[in-house]
Amino acid sequence: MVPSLIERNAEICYNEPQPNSMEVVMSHNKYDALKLDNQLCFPLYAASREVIKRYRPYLDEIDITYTQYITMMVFWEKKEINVKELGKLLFLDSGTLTPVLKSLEAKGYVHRYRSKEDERVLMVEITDEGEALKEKAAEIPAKVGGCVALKPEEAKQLYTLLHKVLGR
Amino acid sequence: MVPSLIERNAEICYNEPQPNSMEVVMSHNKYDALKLDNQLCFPLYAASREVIKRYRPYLDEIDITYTQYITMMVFWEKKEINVKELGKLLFLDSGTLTPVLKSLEAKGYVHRYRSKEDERVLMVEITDEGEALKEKAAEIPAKVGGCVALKPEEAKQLYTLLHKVLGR
DNA sequence: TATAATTCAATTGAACTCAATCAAATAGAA
DNA sequence: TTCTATTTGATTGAGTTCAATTGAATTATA
Repeated sequence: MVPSLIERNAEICYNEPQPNSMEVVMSHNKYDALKLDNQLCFPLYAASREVIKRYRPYLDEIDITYTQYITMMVFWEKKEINVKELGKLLFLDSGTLTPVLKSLEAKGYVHRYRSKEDERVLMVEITDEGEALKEKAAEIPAKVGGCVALKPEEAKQLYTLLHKVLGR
Repeated sequence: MVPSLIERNAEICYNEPQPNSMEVVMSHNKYDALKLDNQLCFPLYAASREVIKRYRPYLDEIDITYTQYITMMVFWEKKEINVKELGKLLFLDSGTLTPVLKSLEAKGYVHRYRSKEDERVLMVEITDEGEALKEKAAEIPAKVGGCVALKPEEAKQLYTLLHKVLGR
């Protein structure tokens, strides 16, 4: 049984490639790295969608999507932020955020306006209705938490590793 | 400094909730679990998109998308599969796969046809052009691997945790 | 003060994602 | 056989997602 490429650092490795990694890879089938089971990105992608799917029934109850939910999370902490800064926090660009923010504005949860100091900057602030939504959303994390089969220390490990991938 | 909710198992926990988790949560602000920094799903979602983004320049060279790439991975291993089974492997449903497979067929990499035994079943098989593409794709995992800042043992940990989330 | 470079959000276009629904085919029960 | 339930993929509609482009506004520079 050949050790999987993941163990041998094929897809994900130091920014500085390991000295011997290439030889090791070469000693096996050159297509091993293309096997779905040896991917790290694929389970990342699949797990992300699976977990988001578990939010849907609860988010449906308050009639927002997952993207709208994490956007509101920012406003529940910050009250006011511009689109660029919001994009940095959420790793999303304006092409994604513009329709999300317009939708949240249509629902009455945020208010969009141009900055007086720099009219290129679009400011977004939470409304009273947006603040009120926080109350309804407060139970969601606990409800979703019960559906994911990770022990607390595993969850913490995963959290740390993901932040490392995100360069934090 | 209050320990983060992640450490206290707020969002992600055993399927059987921990006996004392609720009290612990109650002893802090009830909105803590709504902070972006205390989310596990969010960095999962963000990291997934960030890593897929790193594939794009290499996938652009062979003119396929990430979804098409992981779909081809299945065919490089299996030669032939029906849509339902393919969906199980990729955690994707027919609404996503139908256009992906049509696009791959238009590029000449797969061939779609109805099963003789059961005409409801759509079979998809790889073509010679599809097999040839494997050659060009073979270098991609190593190229992308150099861009992710994880040590080999961390990558292995992450791999294991993600498969646990996926219920594998 | 002009002019150029930069910054910022919006828009556009292509592709993905999934819930819900539909239609066709099959399997199973009466 | 006839009726019903199930299986299967396709379709539809709403909402992302992002690269690339556009246009407005600001800042830096000559």
